Amino acid sequence: MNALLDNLNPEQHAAVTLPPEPALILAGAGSGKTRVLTTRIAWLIQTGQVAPHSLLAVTFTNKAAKEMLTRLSAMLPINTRGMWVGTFHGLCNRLLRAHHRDAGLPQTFQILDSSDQLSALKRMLKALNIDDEKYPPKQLQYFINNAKECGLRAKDVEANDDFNRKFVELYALYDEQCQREGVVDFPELLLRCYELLDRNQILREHYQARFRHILVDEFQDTNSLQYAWLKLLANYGKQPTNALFAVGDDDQSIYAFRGANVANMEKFEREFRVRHHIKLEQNYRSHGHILEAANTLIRQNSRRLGKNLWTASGEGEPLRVYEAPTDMLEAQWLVEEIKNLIAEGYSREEIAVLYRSNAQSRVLEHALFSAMIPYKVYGGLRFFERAEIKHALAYLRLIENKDDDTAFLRVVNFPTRGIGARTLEQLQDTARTYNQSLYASVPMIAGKAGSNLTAFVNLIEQMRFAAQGLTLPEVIEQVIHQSTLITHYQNEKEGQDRVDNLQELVNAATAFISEEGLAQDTGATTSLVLNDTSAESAPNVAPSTPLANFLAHAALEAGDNQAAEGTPAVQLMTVHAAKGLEFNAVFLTGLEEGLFPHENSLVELDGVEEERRLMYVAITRARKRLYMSLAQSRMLFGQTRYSVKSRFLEELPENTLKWLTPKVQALGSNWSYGASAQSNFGGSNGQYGKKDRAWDEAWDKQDNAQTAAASAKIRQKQGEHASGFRIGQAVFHTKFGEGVILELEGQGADARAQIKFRRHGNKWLALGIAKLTAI
DNA sequence: TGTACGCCTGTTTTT
DNA sequence: CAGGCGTACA
Repeated sequence: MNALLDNLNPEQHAAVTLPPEPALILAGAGSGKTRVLTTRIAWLIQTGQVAPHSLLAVTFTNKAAKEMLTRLSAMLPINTRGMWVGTFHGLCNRLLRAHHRDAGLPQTFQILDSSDQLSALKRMLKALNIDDEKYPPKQLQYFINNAKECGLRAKDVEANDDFNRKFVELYALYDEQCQREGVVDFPELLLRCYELLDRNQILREHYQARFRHILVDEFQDTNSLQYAWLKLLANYGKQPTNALFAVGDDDQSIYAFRGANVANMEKFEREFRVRHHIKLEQNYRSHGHILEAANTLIRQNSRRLGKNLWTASGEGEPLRVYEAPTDMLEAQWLVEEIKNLIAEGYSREEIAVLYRSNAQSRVLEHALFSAMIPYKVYGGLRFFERAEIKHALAYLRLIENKDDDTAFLRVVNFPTRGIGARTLEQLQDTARTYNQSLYASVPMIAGKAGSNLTAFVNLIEQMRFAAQGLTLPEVIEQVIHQSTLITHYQNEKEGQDRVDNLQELVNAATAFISEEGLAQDTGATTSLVLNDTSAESAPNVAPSTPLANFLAHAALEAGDNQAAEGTPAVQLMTVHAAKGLEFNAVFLTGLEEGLFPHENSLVELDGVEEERRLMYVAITRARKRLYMSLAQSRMLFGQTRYSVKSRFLEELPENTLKWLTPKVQALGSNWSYGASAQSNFGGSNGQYGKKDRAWDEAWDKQDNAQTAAASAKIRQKQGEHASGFRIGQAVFHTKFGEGVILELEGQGADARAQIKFRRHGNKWLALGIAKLTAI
């Protein structure tokens, strides 16, 4: 028999060997989802049903794509390089590069990441003299991306009021600006690629004929545009339909807030008339109690596709629950337990500390630091997002594409070369008048300002010239020196890290070149489209340069959040970041109402259900041991907040839990030991910085007086305002939509409310004037 | 051109 | 409380 299929359970086996027809695999947490996906690919190839380049596999993250390729090459003796395995964005980029002319893009189009996009929008609003208080750039960005993710161009968006009409108008102008500059934002990669295939029959039919098998990971996370894209490639509606093999778990859909649409699973079943449904319900990860708790919890959600995980391993240990009086004591308890775990033989990297929001990590870090337990926090700035790296990349982008105004503005005066705000204003005016890029407008500026600008342009030209015949790492080396970026940071007090990072960029380029197997020469002559052109039988395939590929790589894969480090460390991260990972021991902290479920979710449509799925994801990360904890009071935004335990704790079956503290009712009757909530983390070892001491002091201030005051405030806030509204109430406004009342003040005609609107931010509105309805 | 101060905000995040 | 951002000023 086929060795690939050894050791698969019956459902996994069935999924792997399904006939080439649409299929939906409902894969529970820890049920071997990635294994099924990769084994199916290997099986399809090995049995000769599909050639490696005729198969498309899509994931959401680069990490998942890499994992798939690694496993694949371990299963099959094939070169995975030419395979179409990647993220939606990565694959779309590849198609757009190959067919840039048909897509209406310059060969050298650059990719804007979210922050580049935001600065492009700010720049546009400024140029148009638009009040960014009235039309906040962030909101505009959200509006545009949202529209694009629904597959809508500006002309397709319906606007019912002046505000939205303005946004639509700005959306159109923004797209024009991007086109002029030869740049493409993230959602544009997808939309542009969709439109390319939709409009170009020859290309569409070529790729439809080619990708007989399309496999999608984390299908529950797809948005509308991604679904439409898949539908197009699967040749939906015609015969024959390509085999779309979708793997997902509706219970792990935790990204609705960024446009993911779980309904795509049902839509897929319906529209593709899916006949093959397979549920992977055997969990190979967690012990029985952990799984039982997760199952019981998720059963509270309505509208599930329905699935119940089971395990062949025993019940295991109960879930330990701890209720601490304060967040500091919660952290301290956690440290003690971690010490015990380590003493029991758990290694540090097998212990994860999870929390709902990043702000919670501070107090935990502080406690771990004091106890000298090595830890690593995930999240935060990533390599390619660092300012110095973005500066270096901006020079490279200008070498590649002179019209990239975002890159131009980023470095035209960095390091400073006497080009001030008024010069740039003048330049931007000229550019607008002649409808051309800033770079192209430089020769039209006269005087001293003009000569400074010319010097900058000459520098770029010189770099471009020198780049010919150099390898990519050599080009970068040249750029960071000639631009004087290196010298600039060397002269800065705290600049050494940045200098190191710039050097690291050169290394990253070297690694990139060898990984991709790209030609060593940056010349735009014969180098390859990512990997093999030989298999690219598509019409009009354009070549691409290593520099272009590297820049795309930098934008599409921002790199690790934190540099790798030697010592094994306890892992700290948000629950979102933990998705897809597993640990022997997991601490799930901050299980308080308002924090988890997050208070903002309470007023969102299906918000609590998404939070519950998040809790489900959190629980199912644990293999052997799960701790859950909460704090009755917590320092948040410089204020002490008091909360009751999370409803999710109440939803877990009592028989799976072991309370380490007496089960109490929290706030009020039991608040007697708050006074003893003193910090004993004081800066004893002298290693703390200013910040640490400030925290200590802040914490030490907690006392009964504050407790009483805060409790009173909570009671007052919960009371009803004379207007009939109350804090925390969900309201609807005809113009701003849904929101929540944050503050209420004044009486009668002066009564005002501060409302946090979902789409329009915080606003103070006069209750006598604004038409607010309670919802 | 750089710094200082004051205001505001404060979930989750990949590409 | 604290970091980010934007304006005002030297």
